[in-house]
Amino acid sequence: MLTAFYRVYYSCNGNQIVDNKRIAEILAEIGDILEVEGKRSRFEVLAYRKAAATIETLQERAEDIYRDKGLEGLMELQGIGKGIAGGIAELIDNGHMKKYDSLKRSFPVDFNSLTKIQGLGPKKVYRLYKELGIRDMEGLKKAVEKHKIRELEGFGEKSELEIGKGLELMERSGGRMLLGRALPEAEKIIERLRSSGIADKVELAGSARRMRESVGDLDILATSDNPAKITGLFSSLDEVERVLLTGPTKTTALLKIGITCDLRVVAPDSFGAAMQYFIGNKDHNVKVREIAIKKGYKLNEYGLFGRNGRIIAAKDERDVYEKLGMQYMPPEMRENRGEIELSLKGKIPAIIELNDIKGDLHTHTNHSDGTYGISEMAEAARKSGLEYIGITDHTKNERIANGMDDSRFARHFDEIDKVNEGLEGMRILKGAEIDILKDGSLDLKRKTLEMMDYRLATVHTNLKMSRDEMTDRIIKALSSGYVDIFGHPTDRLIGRREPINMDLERVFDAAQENGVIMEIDSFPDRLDLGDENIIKAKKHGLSFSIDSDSHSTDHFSVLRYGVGTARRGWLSRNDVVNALPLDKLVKLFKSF
DNA sequence: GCCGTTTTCGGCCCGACTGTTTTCAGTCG
Repeated sequence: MLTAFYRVYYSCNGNQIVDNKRIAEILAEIGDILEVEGKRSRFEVLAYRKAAATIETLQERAEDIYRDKGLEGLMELQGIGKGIAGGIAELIDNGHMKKYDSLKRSFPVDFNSLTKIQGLGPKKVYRLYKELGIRDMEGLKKAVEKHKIRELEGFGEKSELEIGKGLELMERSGGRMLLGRALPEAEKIIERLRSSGIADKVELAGSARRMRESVGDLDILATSDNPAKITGLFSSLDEVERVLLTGPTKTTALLKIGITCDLRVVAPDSFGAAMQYFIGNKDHNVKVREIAIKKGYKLNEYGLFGRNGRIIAAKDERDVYEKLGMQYMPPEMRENRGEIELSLKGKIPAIIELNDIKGDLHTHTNHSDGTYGISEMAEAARKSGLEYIGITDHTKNERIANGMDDSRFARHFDEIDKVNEGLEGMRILKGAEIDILKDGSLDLKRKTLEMMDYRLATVHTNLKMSRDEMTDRIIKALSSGYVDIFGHPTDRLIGRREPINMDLERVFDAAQENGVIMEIDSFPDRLDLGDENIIKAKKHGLSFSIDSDSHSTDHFSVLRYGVGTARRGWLSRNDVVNALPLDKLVKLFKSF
């Protein structure tokens, strides 16, 4: 029975692989069990949860870190010290962690799934287990259907109904939602609230404001002297399925798209403090509040207060940070990844903005799997404010995407030349999204590669190779002298496909040696490279290209997600090649 | 259990809302 608690995979070379998700689940579950046991300090519980959160958002595999740098490597991670690092190592080495096994023997309950349900935390889950024997979602569902839960002391009929609805929602959405789906919905709601004229200010907050690739909920902040009115309007919006809870300052609604949305209303005088409070992630906020305490202040969503309760700053967010001796920083940076230390020193970098993007180096036409022709794509790009695009249709290995062979590419380039002749205020570059084949060779002849202005290479097939084979395959391609940009480098699909297994450090080194630019693919389910890997790649001295991977004329709008991700990776305009004007950009490409 | 421009020991953020309560624990962000 016990082994069933682990999802242990075996890679091609026979080594065990425990993925980050499972490690995070185990750490979180240890936290939950320690909490209900009540024998340890609540800070130990917090420590496990914090470590779980770190592993869950990690873009590199913990196993790779451990294999490359040992325990020390794990201990460099936020909130992971000797003890937890040892536990993770145990898990990777043996597929088991003694501490977890023994806790789980006493509490054979699926805390991870059950606590995901709105309103159920570890303590209630424990009581459901203790009194009704509920161990998992299936058991909970049955108990709800048989109305067992309302009989429990402290639960009641309303709790049972809420749990039932929570179960339903979990089955429908499964938790997080891509930013690319959630953000436009949030913007619609914000627009409605703003145009009503009831609110003073309405702003997006939370993880969507920080442009996280996926979000668990949406947070909207409004200032108004009449909270009831704005809350009422929010509750009645078409986008709202039903209101989950509502009070004088906070209302939570389930949206029809299957995600919850919080509306917080504060007085106009508290706007800045509330923005500070609701935008940063948890760790960022905890640290900022600790800085406040050290200065003898108290910081909450209503303001920064002195010892006597006197207001020091509240209306203006910048002012709140500055009164704490900190430099203001953009929302995308507020993740406690070192920005607080930089801020205290006044060294927050100027990061890239959407307006800085001058062109797009990854687009498709109907010559392969795009929907529109060359001139239509160019025109759409011009309308989006771009000055140039590179067209990068697929190569023949991508049969399913109507990939082109060498002779088709020759005709394709002729056509681009013709379209270019008639264009004003827009220039089309000749490129291709070239498959890196299984053996690391490129899917076109040299002659064809040399006809292009630049070359973007990607991995699409044979994704399940061993780490070493995959790393060698990619390095061979990047070192060929024919790759200018490495497209969607990890080939992950957020929530659907894991990143390919490769040694990113070695790949980054090879890219640096061969002058290969890293792509940030802006498509909402890719965002590849992701924020953490961008930070790493930048440390290797690499440059980036933020591309749309457009397959249609309306896809240029996704560039905002790529730019958001780049901002989360602290990139400046100088790090991004397509922030350059065309004449400077083309000098970076290989010439033959 | 983690962490360190006040510390290797002694700290560890803060408030809102709900249900089932008679003053609060649990949950959430």
